[in-house]
Amino acid sequence: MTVDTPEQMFRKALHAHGYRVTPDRLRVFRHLLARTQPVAVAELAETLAGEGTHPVTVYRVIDCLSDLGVVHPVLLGNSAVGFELSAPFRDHHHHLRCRGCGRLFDLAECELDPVIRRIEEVHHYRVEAHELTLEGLCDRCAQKEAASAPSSHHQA
Amino acid sequence: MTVDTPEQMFRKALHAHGYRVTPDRLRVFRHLLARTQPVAVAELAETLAGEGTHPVTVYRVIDCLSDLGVVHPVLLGNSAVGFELSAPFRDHHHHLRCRGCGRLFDLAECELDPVIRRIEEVHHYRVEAHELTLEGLCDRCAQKEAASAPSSHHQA
DNA sequence: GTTAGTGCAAAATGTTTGCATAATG
DNA sequence: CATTATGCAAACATTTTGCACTAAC
Repeated sequence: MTVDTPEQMFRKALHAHGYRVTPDRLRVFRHLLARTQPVAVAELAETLAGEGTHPVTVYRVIDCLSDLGVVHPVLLGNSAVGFELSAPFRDHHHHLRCRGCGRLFDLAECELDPVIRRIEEVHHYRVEAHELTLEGLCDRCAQKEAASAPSSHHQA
Repeated sequence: MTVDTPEQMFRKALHAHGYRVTPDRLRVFRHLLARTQPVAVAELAETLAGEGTHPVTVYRVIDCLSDLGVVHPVLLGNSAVGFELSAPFRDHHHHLRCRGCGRLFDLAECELDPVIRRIEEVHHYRVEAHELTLEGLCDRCAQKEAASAPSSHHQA
């Protein structure tokens, strides 16, 4: 057997939950697949309006994808929320939000499994997903700040 | 010297940033201090309206507190955002959101420092704060689900 | 053919802004 | 007393809803 493409997996996920495969849902999915950054729904609605998807439909499709677990919410800079694809549609990753330039960086590595397994044991929780967001300075902004300020303090 | 009370620290933080100490700001701060869970601004506005703080003022006060770093945003269940006090007004902690009952649990322990230090080294980032949210089942809901479903799969 | 999804218009909700008044430092 | 914060009203943006129509299965 060959591996399913993301879109095939998406179609199966829709079927599995009794949702129908529609052009609008595919369009939203493909758009998210092509994006590297999380999108606010309002922005997504505005963008896709140009491609023929009604804004109201975008809201409904995002609800659908949330229900499927195909997307998950992420805190954007201004305490707004955006959405991005979840695993396995998108590699599991975390974020660093830079206080300097405001950009959101992806962190590919994730070494939280031992930490999470410990939490599960201590609390008898079952952890199915997790999200880590770091706030601080990206490499470039950290350099700038180091150049202007002589000494700096650390706190994580 | 004695240790400042949270409110004294808050007053100093206001001063330090050129903000004035006002009854409304104190009221919002005290309310947050008394709460155990993050609040959506709209809910906070509604609640404090009963205590004489105008809703519009609540929005402005939250902006102020965000600017000070006294509060930070947290993703609530329905992909809405809430705010809660940051350290040192509130002990550093993380959250587990339960898929079963929808409640948000605090996780007192945090063993992320080594993980974060590694990320800082690899990327040359400077990490100043971090937030971890787990999604899964609380102990009670995990038991219920274990009772109804024979075998279960794990994924973090 | 049955049921679910979409478009539209409109309502409900949430948030921001401009300006006059009140209060802080 | 100079400046910032608040209240109010209104603008603005965002999200939800009801219903007729269309499309998926």
